[in-house]
Amino acid sequence: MKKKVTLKQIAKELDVSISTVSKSLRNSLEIGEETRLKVQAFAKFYHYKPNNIALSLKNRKTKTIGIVIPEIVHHFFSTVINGIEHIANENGYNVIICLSDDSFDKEVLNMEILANGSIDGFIMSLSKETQQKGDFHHINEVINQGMPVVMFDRVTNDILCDKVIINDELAAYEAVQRLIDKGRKKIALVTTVDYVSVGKFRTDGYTKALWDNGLPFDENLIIKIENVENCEITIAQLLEEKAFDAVFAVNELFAVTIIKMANKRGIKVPEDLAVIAFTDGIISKYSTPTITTVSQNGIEMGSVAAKILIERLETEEEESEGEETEVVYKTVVIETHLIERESTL
Amino acid sequence: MKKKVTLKQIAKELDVSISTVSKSLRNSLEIGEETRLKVQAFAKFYHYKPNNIALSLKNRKTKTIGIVIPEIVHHFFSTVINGIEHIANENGYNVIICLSDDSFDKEVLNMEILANGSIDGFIMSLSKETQQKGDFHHINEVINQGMPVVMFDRVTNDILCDKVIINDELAAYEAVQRLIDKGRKKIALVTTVDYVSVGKFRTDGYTKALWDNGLPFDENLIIKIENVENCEITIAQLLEEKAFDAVFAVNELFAVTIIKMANKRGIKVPEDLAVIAFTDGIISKYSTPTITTVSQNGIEMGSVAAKILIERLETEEEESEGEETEVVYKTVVIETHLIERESTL
DNA sequence: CTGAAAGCGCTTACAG
DNA sequence: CTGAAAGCGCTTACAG
Repeated sequence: MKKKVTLKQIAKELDVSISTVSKSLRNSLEIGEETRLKVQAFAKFYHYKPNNIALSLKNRKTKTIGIVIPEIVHHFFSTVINGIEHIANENGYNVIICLSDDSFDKEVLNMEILANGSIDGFIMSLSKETQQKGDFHHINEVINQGMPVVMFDRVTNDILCDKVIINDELAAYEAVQRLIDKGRKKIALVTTVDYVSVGKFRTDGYTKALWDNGLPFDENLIIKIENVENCEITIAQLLEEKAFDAVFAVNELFAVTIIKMANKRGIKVPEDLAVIAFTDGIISKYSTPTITTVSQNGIEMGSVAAKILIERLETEEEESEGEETEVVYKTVVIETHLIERESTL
Repeated sequence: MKKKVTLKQIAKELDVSISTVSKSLRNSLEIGEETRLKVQAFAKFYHYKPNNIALSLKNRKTKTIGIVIPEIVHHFFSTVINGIEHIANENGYNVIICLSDDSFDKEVLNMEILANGSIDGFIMSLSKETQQKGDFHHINEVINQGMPVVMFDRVTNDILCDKVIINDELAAYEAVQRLIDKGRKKIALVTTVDYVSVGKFRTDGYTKALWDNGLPFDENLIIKIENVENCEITIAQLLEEKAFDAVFAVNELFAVTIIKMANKRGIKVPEDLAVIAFTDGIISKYSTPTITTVSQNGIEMGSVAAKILIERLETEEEESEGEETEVVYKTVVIETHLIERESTL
């Protein structure tokens, strides 16, 4: 049970000053070779490692990135974290993760805590509740303090900062277009409630595709689901009452549920009903039939977000803090593409 | 762009000493009411929040937990993190997550970095490579420094510390017993290579169940898969050559692959082939047919691990550091149970 | 009732 | 070549 050794202890043992120890370990030429080597040998022997917290305080930077996301048990967010984590590590950063559980209050609280010195910058995706409320003061506060924020996926125009997104509308448009190209005429949409920004954009893409192809827009073919748990009833209604030959679902959970329920009713996928889902997760690959999806490259989104943030953190220090240069934020749009599987063959 | 305000600045503005400001904000009765209120009002107005890093340095504790796991894009690990995160937050702790990518070197590196003051204790699950090498010096080092470690799921007997596990052998035994109870006689096992501890225990349970029921042990019915990517060939061989009426898979990815491949060959699940998988993940719920699984309550494992760690951290401070009381570690076994679905009906 | 001092563990500009 | 001092932002035992 030997506690970690400190500079002070080494200095005492070796009967030199703390400064000398510090400089020796940083290989400063200021220190005579003999002392330097002696200190280094001693430090090595005792496994000396500088205390990160002390360094953080001294340097005014923590070399850690704060991630605030709605959920972690969600394939898409896991992949994003994966992407962030790898780029972060490569650059000597650690990541500290907080979950908002899609709650506004938790999001605010988490960000306040992390902003008090624990991290150098944020990568975040808005909670549902935050999007619904449209209250982003906590994010602005953080930014005003001079802490960079990169938002991904669920972003908002009300905040000026770097963003990494996909073109949800376009991706949805292309998915629906694909269904149309395959001869489908009556395409249903299974989406979320409107305040989730990405849900809304995807709905827009759907509508636009129908319009551009001169297909009638039938409100009855659109269902908006609040939470996944009780989506079955709504979907059952759709299947019972409405005649349609294709469905575009804004996530794979909706899609797989539809497929399973359709199968039970003797509706064959893809013959009677073609299905395309948003989010290329794990379910689509293993469902029967496998599901055609819009890939939403989470790893890529995470990597890009991390790169942007780190870039900002590292250039920030070079700029003299005096001149308030106008910051130019960028929005990177990650490419999506359709992964064709059995549900649309 | 108003940077965060510090005690020093407040002191200067109000023309009092830093000590006075600090005490006022902590509501110390030492300070006269007038000054106290004045300071508090001022601090509130400027949104003063103490700097976490400074507090960490001062208190010699960071109130953050380090999590080191093999992977994050993996439903089981996500749920564990979820469990940890919630308990941590409830108790005022943050979590910092590092991925080992199943690499020994990354695991060692991550732990070394975190151990240098960034966290108060570890929750971890061993990487495959670490288990294979059997080299745990990095974990012992951390423990010797006086930093508590709680291991979960992939643990080792070679390290003395708190552990949260399931009884892999028993759970596997019960799963196989269930298959036998349903009249299955020739049960195949699809497992991982032996050095993954949980894989080994599950294999042991399988063997024992056969033995106890007087069923012949047929080595040809056991396949060990190194990595998921190329499991199809091995599984194909099994399906082609061997006659069997049930299969126990040590994870749901293996199980769903088998089901899909069996279907293609006209083998009906569950009629011709009953399937039970370990790990109750997302795939099992949405596969067709849905898969009977051994639930492995990740949230619960995470919660318990976090509670144990926090308990240790909080009692630690009470004990005077002088007396080296013998530490008694505990191993908590989380209950598992079978979730019956369509693959064994 | 208020403040100067020491200290958490480190770095670095400045003296000597 | 070596070390005392100041400082990162905070707390607290001790003087006054």
